[in-house]
Amino acid sequence: MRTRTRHQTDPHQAAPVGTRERIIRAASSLMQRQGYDGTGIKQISQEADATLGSVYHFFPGGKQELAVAAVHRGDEEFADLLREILGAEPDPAQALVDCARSLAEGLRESDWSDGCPVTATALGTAHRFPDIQRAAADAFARWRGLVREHLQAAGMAEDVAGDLATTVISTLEGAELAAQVARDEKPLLLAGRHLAQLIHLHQGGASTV
Amino acid sequence: MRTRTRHQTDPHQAAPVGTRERIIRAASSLMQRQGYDGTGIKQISQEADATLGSVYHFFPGGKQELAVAAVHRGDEEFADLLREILGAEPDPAQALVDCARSLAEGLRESDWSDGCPVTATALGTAHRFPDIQRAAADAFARWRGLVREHLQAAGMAEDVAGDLATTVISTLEGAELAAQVARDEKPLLLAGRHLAQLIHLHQGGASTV
DNA sequence: GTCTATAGGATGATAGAC
DNA sequence: GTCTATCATCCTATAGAC
Repeated sequence: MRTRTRHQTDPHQAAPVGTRERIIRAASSLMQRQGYDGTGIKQISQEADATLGSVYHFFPGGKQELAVAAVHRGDEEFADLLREILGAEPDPAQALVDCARSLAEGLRESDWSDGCPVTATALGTAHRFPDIQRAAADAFARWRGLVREHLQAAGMAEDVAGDLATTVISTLEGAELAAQVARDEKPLLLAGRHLAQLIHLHQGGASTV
Repeated sequence: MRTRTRHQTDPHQAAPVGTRERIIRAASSLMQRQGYDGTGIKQISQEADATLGSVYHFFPGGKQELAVAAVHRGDEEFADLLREILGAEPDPAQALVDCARSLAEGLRESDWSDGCPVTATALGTAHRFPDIQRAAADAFARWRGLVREHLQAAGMAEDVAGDLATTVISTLEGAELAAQVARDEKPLLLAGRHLAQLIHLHQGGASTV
């Protein structure tokens, strides 16, 4: 067994964070705002308080490998947010309203600059770097799975829930994009409300239009 | 009055196209696939069969001004597509199904590389270059307006139609993104179907679930 | 593991002849 | 309007000392 001084993959920032972790966080954060090509490795190393040598020590694959790690991190972060919100609200319709509101808050608090980390990194690189495309596809699939499970838990059939979950992720993603571009949270709030109506419709309940 | 030899802004490529027009097309096409930072001016000039001097002659503002022109072009192109599809199908629900299918075809035919031109160019640059952000916001607003008008023409109240149109654009945008990342047209086809259901719900008609 | 220095190439933009 | 040459800067990645 190692000495394990740190590196225990603490859930959120406990005192000292390993260099590798800091690099991943910096890469994910910067690529979320500036995209893959808009983010330099030098900038990442500075933001992470690491030297260029350390970056290439932990990520010999260079920028491409860093981007894959950043996408994975974004994947996990949004999955955690989804689990937290869905876990707190058994009614899937209301849970999606909460989810949209949460995304809107994050956007507004960052002055409309922190959108979906996966999208920003994968857009424009997907067809050049298959690894990044695959990581992004995995992220979308995982999020879809979380939503599908929640819909099934509320009594929906698997195939219907799966189809709806796909559209839920698409709509949240697109609404976050629209909100970011318009610098206005309205698209996200409307998306939450309309998704809730769509869920109600498929639950066979009375609609709340 | 000028001699107007060409430059009549021909709807689609009629024989000789002006240099300025070729540059805009190249910029729009390349940034659609590679984003703003992933596209070089030299690459644009080569794709446009123009010299670097010509590019800076027509666009003294450099890359930023080129990006604004590219976003405007993408705006117009998608607006034309929307007008064409909505004009051919009076039923808004069916029109949206057609629209989603059309987007899916474009994606598949380009091997999942030609997504939304506006999104790819604006994402990651919006908070750095206000001009680009504004052009992208204008595009989204225009598309939303076209959908809203079509919903109103089908008898829907203005405020309801406006809210729905916002979500329609968000969902189409997000589904195109999801389809691109997954290299699968399913997210778009499901989005079309679900949007149609949402429209039906707000028309008070019997749902076709 | 960390650091500095640097190679080798691409970038946005400009100058000035034609 | 078009072209070529070039500047100054930035980039990814590597080498090698510590």
